[in-house]
Order: sequence, then C-alpha cells, then structure tokens
Amino acid sequence: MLPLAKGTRAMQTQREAGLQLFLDRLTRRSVLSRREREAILALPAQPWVLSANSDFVRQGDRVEHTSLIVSGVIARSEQVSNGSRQITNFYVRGDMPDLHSVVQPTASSALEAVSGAAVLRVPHSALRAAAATYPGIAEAFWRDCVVDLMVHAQWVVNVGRRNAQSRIAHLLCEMACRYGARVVDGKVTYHLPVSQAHLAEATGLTAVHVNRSLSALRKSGLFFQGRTVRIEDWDELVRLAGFDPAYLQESSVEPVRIAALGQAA
Amino acid sequence: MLPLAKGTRAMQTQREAGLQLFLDRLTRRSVLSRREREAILALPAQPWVLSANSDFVRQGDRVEHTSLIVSGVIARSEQVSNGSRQITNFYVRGDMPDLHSVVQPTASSALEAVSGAAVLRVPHSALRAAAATYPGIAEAFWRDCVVDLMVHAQWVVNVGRRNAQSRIAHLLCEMACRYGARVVDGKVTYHLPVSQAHLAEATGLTAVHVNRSLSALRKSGLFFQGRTVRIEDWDELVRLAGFDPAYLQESSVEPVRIAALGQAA
DNA sequence: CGTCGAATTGACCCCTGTCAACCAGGGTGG
DNA sequence: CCACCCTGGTTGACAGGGGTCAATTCGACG
Repeated sequence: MLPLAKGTRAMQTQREAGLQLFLDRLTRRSVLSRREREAILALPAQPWVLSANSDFVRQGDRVEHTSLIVSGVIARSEQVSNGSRQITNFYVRGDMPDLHSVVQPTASSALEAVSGAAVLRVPHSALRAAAATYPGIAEAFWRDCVVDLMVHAQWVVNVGRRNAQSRIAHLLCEMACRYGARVVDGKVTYHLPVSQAHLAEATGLTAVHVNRSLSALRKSGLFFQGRTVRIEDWDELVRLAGFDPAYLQESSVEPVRIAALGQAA
Repeated sequence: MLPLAKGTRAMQTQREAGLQLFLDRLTRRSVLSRREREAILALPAQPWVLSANSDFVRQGDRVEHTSLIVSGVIARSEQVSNGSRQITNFYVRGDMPDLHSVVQPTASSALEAVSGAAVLRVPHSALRAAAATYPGIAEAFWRDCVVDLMVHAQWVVNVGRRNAQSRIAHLLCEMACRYGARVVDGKVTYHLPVSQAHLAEATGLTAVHVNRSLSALRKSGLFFQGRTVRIEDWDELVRLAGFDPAYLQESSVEPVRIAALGQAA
C-alpha cells in the first residue's frame, strides 16, 4: 500500500486512463454535459498501489478520499462476531467502491484488495466541489450509488435463496457483465483475480464447498482455473443461475436527467 | 389499493403528518435549510391505502411516483426462478422505499405491502423539481439512498453468515432501531405487523424453521407473538445477534453537507 | 529443492429444508 | 348459533445440502 513517485509521465497517463474509465462508467447511465465530463477528467487523483489481501479501509474509519479502481478487484467485506467474514460486493476497474463516502464518510464496511490492485485516490474535497458546482455530477454520483444498492439487493437474493451452484454461477455471470466481457459464439472468457476462498466469502459458503461446487459446475461447462473464468455455454449458465442482468441497469432506456443541461455554472 | 377521497380535512392532516415523518428521517442524517425543509413539507402527496399482501410495484415497472410510508410495513422483494422469494429489506413509517426511482425509474425489485399500509404517493416530477431547485435536498436524497445501501449490505451479511437464530435476532434488533423503539430497563417492545412467513422470506429461511427458531429464542427472552416483538434482555439479544447499529448511521457525528447553505435559489 | 498458499479430496454429521398433519382464531354464511 | 373455511402458527419425522476437520496434492516462487 504505497503511493507512486509523483510527477512521472507514467503517473500522468495512469491518472488520465483511470479517470476516463470512471467517466465511462458514469456516462453509461447518466447524461453529462461537456463541461461536466471535463470536470470529471480534471479531478485530482493520486496513484496508489495496494498489495493483495490488504484492508485499506476499516469498518468505522472516517475517510477523506475515495478510491477509483484502475486494475484489480476490491471487495467490500464485513466481519461477523463468530469470526467469519462476508463479502458484500466486488468492485472492478472503473468502479469507485466508496463513492458513497462523499456523503457519508464513516465507513460501515471494510474495503480490501483481494488481488493486487492499482487505484487512484481522489480527495472528497474535490468530489464535493465538483458535485456542488455541477448538479449533473451530483446526480450521476447519486445514480451510481443507486446502482450499487440494486447490486447489493441482488446479492441478498443470491445468498438467501439459491443453492451453492446457482450462487456461484450467478456471481460469475454478474462479474462477466460488469467486466463488459463479450459473448462470442455462446462462450465467454474473462480474468477474475479472486481465490476460491474469496468466492466462498462472497457467496456465503465455505471454501471447501465452493471447490466441490466448482467441480460440479465443470460438467455444465463453467471453468474457473488460474483466476480465469471460462464459460462454454453462456445461455445454459444464465439459466442455471437464474440470472437477469436488468438490475445492473446497463440497458440504456433513455436515461433520466434532473439537473438542467446547458447553463451549468 | 385505492386512493382516498380528495380534499377532506383528514386527508390534509395525514399528508402533513406523513411529510413531517419523511422530513424527520431526512434531517436525522442531513442538514437542511429552513427553505429546504419547507419545500419538503410542501411536496404534493396523494394518500393511498394498500391492502395486505399486495404488490404495488412490480419488477421492471417504470414508475412515476414514490411512496412515502405513513403506517404499515412494506417489503422490497425479488422472485427467484425456482419459485421462492427473497425479501431484501423492510420499510417502515417515514421511509420512502423507492426514493431511488427518482433517479433510476425502472424498478429492479418489487414492492409489496406485507401488512395493510397507508402511503403517500409523491410524483417524481415534484421530487425532481425540489432536488433541482435545492441542491441540499438532492444531497439529502442521495444520502438516504446510501443508508439504504448500507442496510442492504448488512442484510447480505445476515443471510450469508449467521445461523437461523442470529439472523432473526439481528433482523428484530434492526427493526427495533428503525422504529425508534426505546430500551427501558433493558426491555424493548414494539409492533411489527409481519407474519412468520415474511420473516422467513427476509432471513433466507423457511417458515417452519423460523417458527422453531422463534420458540428457541423464547428461552433467550425474545418473544414474537401477535405481531408484537417483546425483548426481555436487549443486551443479551444484541450479543446473540452480533448487532452493531453503526450501519444505520443514526449516531450524528457532525453531519456532512456539500451544498452551500444560505443562498439557495 | 524447500516452502507457502491455494486447491482438492474424504469422512462425518449437523443445521435447515421438506412434507405432512394438526390446531387456533376469525370471518362468513346459513 | 353453528358449520365452514382460510390464513397463520405449531409440531413430528425424515432427508439432504452444506459445514467441519484433516490430510494430501498442486503450483508458484525463491
């Protein structure tokens, strides 16, 4: 967990690429004016490298920065009194796992880099200034948190009502969509740098049972080996998982915009 | 599910009381100026009565109103392909279960009145106008959705990692807090108009097992009979549930406000 | 080649689900 | 006033999905 050297050219391009990922994510669901888009890309952002399995936000911390993921996977997790942990959501490149802290700075869950990860730290002050100046940005942030909410709701359903195989299948379908993986000829492949133990923490199962379920799923054409997910028959897996991507809100049915467009400050 | 007659005095007082509940909820976590508070109380709101077990928002609906709960309990629920259902959250008086729809109108989960309920329907247009005029209101709405998110995260933990008794205990602790029930001499009592079957759908258990777990919990001083929750030993139940109310964000550690105060439009 | 984390496998059993019957209360209609 | 039903709560018997514990293998890396 260390900041990169400042002012290098590599750092500049990483910052630009990261902010562009974030902007892409926002504009996938929200309408932003040109000046608002520029304001997002102009956010200050400090590159930061997180080592695997490091908690970088702890439950109860009062944070002053958000973290924009450039690469790697970050998990929101919570400790339970009996010693076990539950992962509440995974976040991938372009996501800002703690965007909500802008408005509610006391972290109610921990954030952990499950793989090594590269993030950009963006100070709350800058995000707040952007939100205060451009109502459209505040709205986009709000909407982003709402999508996060809907994903969490689906996770409740997943751990609450599905059996082990379907849970894992559902999770891997969701991550495929969130990575923007493409279905080619009914097959999908993507990289998910997560251990089986993490999969277990995310699905409310034990690592042992995840292992067994994965080998059972292999018969249905789902492979998870070497941190790579390979799906031989996407439609079949979707059926098995009971997966309906609607909650990800990525199908753009004429996006809503509250804030007036045009004469932003 | 029917609107009340218009223009009666009873309707007026119900509207005022309901909006006041909503305002109370918002100001519990957000700072609002006098004009913003007035704007909330001036929202148009149509009283509506929901009969028990009626879905009034269906998955995939594109909604144009939000529902502010005046009395009763409303559940956010989702259907699973194998036929069972999972309740993702309960909402009580003062809550607006679908506030997020202001910014994301396609419902990704259904809303159901689990008891008979009285709500106020507030049109999106009015909420959007208020949010656009007063950035502080938009921010309060955003923050409200964030709290909803944190509650959902806790529910993932609950169904994912706790055993049956702890799950039920945790749920009943949470609802006690959200109802604002008071702990008197270590004891708490409140009314929760929910059947054991609903409890089961909310905890990822079956109705039969909820029944058995409830009778086991009786030995620990937790009683749920006739839709009334009676807790003989709050601290003991909190311990058993592993309950930490921090995620409800009700302890006001100097609330954050982004929008400038004072010269609102 | 040794080490450490992750994946894998086996044996065992307990928590929870399933199925089914039965009971209690309240509303409804005769 | 009682028969009827319907919903919700209660109980029993049984089974199965997933947890637990522990040992073994695999693979990356120094």
